[in-house]
Amino acid sequence: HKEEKADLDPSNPVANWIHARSTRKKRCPYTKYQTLELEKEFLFNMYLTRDRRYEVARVLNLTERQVKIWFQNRRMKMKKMNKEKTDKEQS
Amino acid sequence: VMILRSRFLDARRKRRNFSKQATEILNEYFYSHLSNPYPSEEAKEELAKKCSITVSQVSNWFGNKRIRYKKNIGKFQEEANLYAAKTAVTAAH
DNA sequence: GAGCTATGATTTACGACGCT
DNA sequence: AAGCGTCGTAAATCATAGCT
Repeated sequence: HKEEKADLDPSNPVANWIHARSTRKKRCPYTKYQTLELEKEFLFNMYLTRDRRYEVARVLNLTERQVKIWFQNRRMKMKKMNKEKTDKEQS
Repeated sequence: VMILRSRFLDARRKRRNFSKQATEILNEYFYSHLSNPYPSEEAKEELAKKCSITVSQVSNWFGNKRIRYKKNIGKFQEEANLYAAKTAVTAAH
């Protein structure tokens, strides 16, 4: 029943904002080589098969989860770039 | 050639700071919604229009602002007071 | 102009929620 | 009903703008 004073302090607006979970892995930038290989794979196919994901992860020394998420993020990036391009095509 | 290529690809990182008026508008929204500074998609579009920037840029601005404000509230105290006073004046006509 | 910080953009990593 | 999809975001990092 003991309340967390910091989270209830009305003078601290940050208290109500979304918090990252403490278990979150720290972001670690990928090497030039890793990124280049991932981009090559993405050029070949935007969506990974399970086998492909396993291979890419093994070769680049990343986890399958990291590769999966990289592709998800990469697709979002492509979507954003396409949107910017089509938005520009108005006059 | 590689250098020129990489420079071309990094050219999207060329930027200019937003205009003073745009920053004013964004800060006004941020500090008047300090308990929940997450504009909806519609609000972002309106802000983008008023600031003459893109919706993505509005999202970037709020993302940066939230994390930097949270990281050092003290540093932004003066700014917060300024905009609080400004919106108080606006509300009082 | 070098060094510094402010600032806008991009990159990892996830939670929430959807679809199959 | 597990598993991968998108969407919005946090947090770290990058690259440069623009002061001092």
